[in-house]
Amino acid sequence: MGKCEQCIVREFSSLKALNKEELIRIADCKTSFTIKKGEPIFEEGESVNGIFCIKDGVCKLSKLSANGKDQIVKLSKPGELLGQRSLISDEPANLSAVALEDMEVCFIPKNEILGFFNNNNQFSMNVMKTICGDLKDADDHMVSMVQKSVKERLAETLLYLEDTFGKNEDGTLHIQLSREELAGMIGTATESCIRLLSELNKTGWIDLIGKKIAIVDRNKLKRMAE
Amino acid sequence: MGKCEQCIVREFSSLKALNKEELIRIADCKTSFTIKKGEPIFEEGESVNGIFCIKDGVCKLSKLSANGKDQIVKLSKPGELLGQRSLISDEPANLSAVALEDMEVCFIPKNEILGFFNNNNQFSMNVMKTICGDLKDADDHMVSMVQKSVKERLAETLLYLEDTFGKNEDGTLHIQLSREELAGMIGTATESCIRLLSELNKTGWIDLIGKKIAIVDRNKLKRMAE
DNA sequence: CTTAAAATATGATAATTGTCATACTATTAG
DNA sequence: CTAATAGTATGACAATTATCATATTTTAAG
Repeated sequence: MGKCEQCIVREFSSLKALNKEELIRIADCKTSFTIKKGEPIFEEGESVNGIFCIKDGVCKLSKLSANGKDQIVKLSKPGELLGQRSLISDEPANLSAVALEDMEVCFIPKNEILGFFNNNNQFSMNVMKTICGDLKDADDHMVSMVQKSVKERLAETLLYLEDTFGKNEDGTLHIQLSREELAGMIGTATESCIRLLSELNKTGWIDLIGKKIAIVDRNKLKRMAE
Repeated sequence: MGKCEQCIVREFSSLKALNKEELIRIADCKTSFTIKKGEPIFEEGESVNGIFCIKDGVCKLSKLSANGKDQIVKLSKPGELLGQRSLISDEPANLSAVALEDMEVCFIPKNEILGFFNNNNQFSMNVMKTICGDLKDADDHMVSMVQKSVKERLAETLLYLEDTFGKNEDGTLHIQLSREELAGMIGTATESCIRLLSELNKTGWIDLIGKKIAIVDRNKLKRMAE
């Protein structure tokens, strides 16, 4: 079992407020997991009973809509915590978390975290700020999704993916999403997503290299996303 | 200046965790406002420097989208607090708050609230839970907005309005929204909203009495909203 | 290596929704 | 009371997007 003191990703999350003693305590009670690409960390409706800290890999947080489509609400990357909202609200998970690549995550039980809430004010404040940030993002995201066309949302999403997860040497997006998942992010039918991608490919603003996508003309995409 | 101790709406917000002494303190530093229908409480981008407690009346929280349309994100009613997120994130308001009817609100300055965060754990926890609830609602709302058709969103919204704000003796929705505002809630063009309303009127599922709307067949609407 | 299954791609078509024009109605200012 | 203005309503049309059908390509399984 690794020591949390030496874990770098901790520095990027609310956990950075924990002191040496507290870190030793969670190192002692945490459990580490390896999650294979495509596997769930937890599912919508499940009781989580703790929080997950992402050590490596990216996952999607999604929700099944009434018509059976999987809407991706957010992507989470190393350093981020999962399950904070459920823990505070004392409710089952509202979203499913599924690995988009092989992942390493640590699980810290609920009781331990609740202890920190009571004793470490800075930690509470960090968690609050994170959730407030998520709320702002969610509101902003909602307005974009509702008011923009599918084409604008696609452009916006491609730029977001490059900015957030970077690109490979060949210029393709580092994060690997299927066309169906990309459609799930922008909230459209898979066929529509594919169609718009080939359109962007023809105009030369992006490059389709097999299943991979490379952004060629950032500025054109930016203007398109408005 | 009214005494917060005797204010009933306080019981419905995070402020219910405050003790007698704390209530006297905010009664002393709070300011009360009357806001006329159509007037803003604060605007997107403005620094708020405190929180507003809604004593009476309903307001809309909205955000201007890139294409210049006003997307309504949430409606708030008596007992709810406004500006909590901005205060915690220490950021300007992300949304505009505009009165939908004549309102009475109290303003409590930032410093006072920050003091409670440090000294009253239950209060902090209440605020956190409220924000977590808002985050869940925002995620759920986003999925509905993206995955449902305009017609489904309209049905859903009408039911929400009746459930949340009640109806008058003649059966019309108590809350008064213009067609443009209703369109802003469901994220569509005003004309589309009007067209669907008259369609529902013709099928007899709702009644249009002047500008007012009455739900006639809840079940049909419910099935429509899916 | 071969076959089955899944993912990607494209066409045809229908349904949904937005936009612009215009008419009607209610509200407000003078 | 009357005119002006804002809000509501409807038609015509265009643009967007979903759906279904069907290739084509890639991946996985035997």
